[in-house]
Amino acid sequence: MTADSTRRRILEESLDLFGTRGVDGVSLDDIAESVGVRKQSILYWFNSKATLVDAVLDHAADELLTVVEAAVRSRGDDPLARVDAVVCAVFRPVVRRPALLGLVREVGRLDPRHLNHLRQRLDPVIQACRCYFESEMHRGRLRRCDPALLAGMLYATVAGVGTEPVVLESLGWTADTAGLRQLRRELRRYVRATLAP
Amino acid sequence: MTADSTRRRILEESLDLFGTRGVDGVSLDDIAESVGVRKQSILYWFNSKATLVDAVLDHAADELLTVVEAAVRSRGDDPLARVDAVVCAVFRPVVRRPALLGLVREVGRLDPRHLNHLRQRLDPVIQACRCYFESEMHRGRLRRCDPALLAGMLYATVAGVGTEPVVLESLGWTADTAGLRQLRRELRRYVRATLAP
DNA sequence: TCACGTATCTACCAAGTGGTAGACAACTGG
DNA sequence: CCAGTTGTCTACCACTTGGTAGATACGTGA
Repeated sequence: MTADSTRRRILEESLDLFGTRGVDGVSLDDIAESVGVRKQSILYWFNSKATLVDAVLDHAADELLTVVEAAVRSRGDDPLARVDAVVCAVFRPVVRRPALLGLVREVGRLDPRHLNHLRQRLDPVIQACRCYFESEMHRGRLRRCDPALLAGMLYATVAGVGTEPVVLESLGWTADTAGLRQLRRELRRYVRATLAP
Repeated sequence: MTADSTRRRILEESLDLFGTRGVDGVSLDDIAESVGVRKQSILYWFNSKATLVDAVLDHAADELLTVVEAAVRSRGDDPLARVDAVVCAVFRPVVRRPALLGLVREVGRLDPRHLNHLRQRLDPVIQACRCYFESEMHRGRLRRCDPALLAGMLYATVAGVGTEPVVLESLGWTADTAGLRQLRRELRRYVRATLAP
């Protein structure tokens, strides 16, 4: 069916556009043009812009959660290695598609309704992460500090690096293959330095 | 004169509104209403929205640079103490006014023209910071890594913490006085862990 | 007093916004 | 072959957007 594929294409394009230019900066006509369809077809699949935003948020959350959960499960016992695995796993999709985290970041300025929607979605992961940090701190395998805030600062670092290539470029960084490899290496070392007890 | 004060009030309100809701999410009418004036008065002082955005960016850069430069000069020799001083100095204005860094962050999705404008403005500070990091790494007083990327990641962390209280609140953090104090303490420790050789 | 510059206003406008109503194919199962 | 569903379309609409034109009030120096 071409039908469902249209829906998916709308979601994909919306994610990219919302994430890079902001929800308010993108009109339904813009999305329609990217998809190669008319605005009214978008309103057929999602009966309002707000609905579309919700769906796109879910879509983004799916993509991120899948990657993160896989990475968490894949590694063994050491917390530093585990976080490192998550950083690596997240790095590729995030830098290749700044819109992904860019959209999550957008959420802070949207209706509280959208916010709660996403929050509910991410909450289990957040809580699990927090508990995990806490127990590992007790075992002395992570630097002792507030686990929730540590998670927040890690998120801020990774999200910032992923969503603001513009800033890095101002620092003389280049977005080519070598640059990306270097960025990932430095990010991993940075995070490790942050966590080591 | 009420005149110049109107101009300044437009700048202040615009900074807050742009920074929190995004440039595209704020209309001239919105700003006008906040200031208590008509839209045409805004267009009298700034002859287009783009001009206003430029002026607001300058305004924000001024505010940040002043604080940062003062902090850099105030401290003595140790690089960790120096960065710590900058973090502390920036912390108050940034969390009390998320719009400040929020606007800087906005810049990535605006016209390249605006971007270059701001870039030119911040470049000297960026370069100085980079050189400083480099020399201190040579002297073994900072963890050895790429100085530019280190600066980028520090920026990402601090900007993220300052501009995304929403995320921190999802982690159970509260924005009261005690919460702010705790956040600052954790942020300082985080940054220190990042820099220590 | 009067011409002039300054700061603000009301009254518009063209373009773009999200959204509705309904026509038109294209495909289904009976 | 036909009735009904599904997906897309054209044609609108009410409202908001950034911006223009011009009137009004208020000094202020000659």
